[in-house]
This record gives sequence, C-alpha cells and structure tokens, in this order.
Amino acid sequence: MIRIVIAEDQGMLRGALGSLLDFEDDLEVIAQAKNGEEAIRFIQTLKPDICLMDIEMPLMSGLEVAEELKKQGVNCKIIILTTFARPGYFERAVKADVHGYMLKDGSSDELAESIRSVMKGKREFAPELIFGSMKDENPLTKRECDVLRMVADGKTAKEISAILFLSAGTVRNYMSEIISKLQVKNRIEAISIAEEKGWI
Amino acid sequence: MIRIVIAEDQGMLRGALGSLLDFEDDLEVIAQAKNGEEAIRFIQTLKPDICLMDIEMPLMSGLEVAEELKKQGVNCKIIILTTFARPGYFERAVKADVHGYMLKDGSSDELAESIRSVMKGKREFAPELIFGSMKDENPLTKRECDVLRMVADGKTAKEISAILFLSAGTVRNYMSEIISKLQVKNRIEAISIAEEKGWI
DNA sequence: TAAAAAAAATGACAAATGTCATCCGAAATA
DNA sequence: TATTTCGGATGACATTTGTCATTTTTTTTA
Repeated sequence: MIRIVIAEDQGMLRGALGSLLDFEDDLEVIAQAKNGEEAIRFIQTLKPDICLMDIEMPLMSGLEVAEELKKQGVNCKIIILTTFARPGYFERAVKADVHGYMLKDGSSDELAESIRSVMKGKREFAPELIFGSMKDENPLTKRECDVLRMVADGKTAKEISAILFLSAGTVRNYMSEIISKLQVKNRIEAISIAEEKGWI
Repeated sequence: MIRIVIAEDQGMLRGALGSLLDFEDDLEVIAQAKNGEEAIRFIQTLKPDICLMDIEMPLMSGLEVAEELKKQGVNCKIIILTTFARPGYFERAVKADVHGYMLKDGSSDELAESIRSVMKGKREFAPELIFGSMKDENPLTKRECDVLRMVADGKTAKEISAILFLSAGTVRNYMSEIISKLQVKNRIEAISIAEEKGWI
C-alpha cells in the first residue's frame, strides 16, 4: 500500500484528489495538509512514501518545504503538483531532489500512474518541462532578485536602499540592469516576467 | 437527473470533479469545457440545467461567458466556482444573475448539495462573500480602470495617451487620482490592490 | 597565480512619473 | 430649473525612476 500525504491549500482539489486516489486499490491517502507547515508536520510524523506537494501555499511554499525536508534528510518522495510551468520553480524543485514535477492539467488517473512510477524508482517530470522556455536560466543575480522582489512588493528605491544599506543610486542601477537583462521597458513588465518565470 | 456542464481550465480539477459529481445518483456531468469559448458552445448546444463556471479561463473569462449568456437569454443556471473572493468578480457575477458563487476551498460534497439547492430555486453564495471586504465598492471610475489596466500591462503613459487619444498629462493625472483613491504610494501597489479586488 | 570578467556599488544627468491648480461639460441634487 | 458636485481633461512644476560612466571588490578563467 503506497502511503500518501497531499499538501494542497485549495480544499476542493485536495478533497477530490484524496477521494479519487483512495479509490485505487494500492494507494492510501493518510493525511491532507492545507499549508506548508502542516505538510512538514504530517510528513515528519506520519512518514508517508509519497507527498503530493502544491507550490503556492500559505505559511510556507511547497518548494521551501521540499528544501527543508532535503536538509533534514527526510526519506519521503516528493512529487510537485502545480499549476505553474515556471523555470524558476522547476530549477528549485530539481535542486531539492524532488521525484516528480507534475502540472495540474493532467488527470487523476495519470497522477496515480506517476505515483506508482515514482515508487518504482523513476522520476516523473511532465514532458513539457523539459523543452522550450522551461530551461530558461535566470539571468538575474541574487542581489537583483532581492531588489526586484522588494519593488514588486511596492517598496520605493528609497525604502529599499534603507533596508539593504545601499545608496538609492545603487538600487536604481540594479533596477536599470534588471530592465535591460529582461529586455523590457519598465519595472512593471520586469516584475511580470520574473513572476511568470518563477524567478521571484 | 440534474444535467451539468463543468467549465474549468485546470484539467485535474475538471476531471476529478466530473468523476465525483457523476458518482452522485441524481447528477450527470454531460460535458467538460476547458475554456470560455467551449463553455459557451456546450451550454448553447447541450442546454444543461447547471453550469459550474470557473472565472479565470483562456479565451473568455467565466464572467464574460455569464454576461454573454444573460444577454442571449439562455436558461441555464450558472454557479461560479472560483479560487478568488474578489468583490469586483462578485459584483460582476451578481449583475450577470448567476445562481451561485462558490469558492474552491469547500468540498465536492458541499458543491453537490449547492447544486441541488440551486435546482430547487435557491441562490447559493458562499457565506464569506456577504461580509467584510467582499462588499468593497470599486472607488475607481471606468476611465481610471481603463488606464490602470493598461499600466498593469506594462504600457507607459505616452503609449496610453496615444491609445486613448488623451494627453500624457491627463494619463498621469488619472494615475495620480488612482493612487490617491486606493491610498497607496505608487502604481505597483495600486495594480496589486485593484487585481486582488477584481477591479481590473 | 595572474589576468579577465562579473558583480556590487555610486552619483550626475536625462526621462518619466506624480502632484497640483485649473477649466469645462455632464450628472446629481435641491 | 438652477446650483452643486463629479468626471474628464490639461500643463507646469516637483519628485522619482532609469541611464550612463565610473570605481572597487569578488569571482571566474586561463
């Protein structure tokens, strides 16, 4: 019996998947977490074989959970199940040694098959992740990402310079460099692209 | 037998809900649409009793579909099923005479009960929609929304002035008014709040 | 290990945004 | 119907953002 924890903040999908996967003879959903912290707690205490992990969840993202569990050497195979085919998310997931990265546009039957596959030692990555724009490398440095994230939060260059102990000119220069690297014409487009790619 | 069309771009939820609702003795899922245009087409040809309608879908949003079907006098009860408790979405849905507005954090059992309720002539609105910030009235005029939407798309004041046949000063003044009404300190926060509220 | 490249950092200047005072026409109110 | 208020619109001025040239430090490469 493959023991599964589901980590998904959206109750309807969580419940529906829980029911459908439980119908399978060889699968057992032993817990359902609605945020990242519950996910960590259930995985630590119940020690499931598999965790189906959403990414964008309250309290702690699925990627943060995966990174934390890898750091703790927890022996649970994580399959990311997300809406977003974002290179930044994918790269981070791969670095966290997840066993799968599935998109939510497949069926629950396909998901069940992927779970069985992963239990047999395979890695299940949705085919469309391997090609095209999913391989986009993040062109921004860590500092640039830090700055863009704060701009995306609505902070002014003045505020950001105070937080990072930089001059306002430096912060403006970072923004200018970001705009140039992403080949956009202003900060709003820069934020949009970086979020779509999962780089911030 | 209550005949249901499901309109949901996310395949896994669409399939899972389709299966679970079909298990109910008195419910029959007769079609599943993955975008707004399919939804319109299926509703027009199959004439279901109920349509479960997501909002954010490709080609045509669920709200646009509902508005179009109201305009055509189509006799199908629409139940909005969305992730977002946004006053702008809610107001628009109510104006389109939908029969329900449910959030995706409930269970499929609760959803089935709501469908039965709606068939008996009731309106099903998630309780949390009636209170608090869901009643926030959009403080922006139509013109201000037009301008903010284009700013959110990354357009400059210069571009917007060309598109709307206004002077750049006028566009800047609209932005300034928007920033003041929403009580934020810049356009990025203005975009954020307006999107969260479903006003743009 | 040394040289080259990249990242981090800065401030002057140009360009864009945001504020403010103002005017006109439409809509709302008395 | 007249008056008041609001929305739409404009441009001058103040403030902020974005560009550019530059320097220093760190990282990468030969």
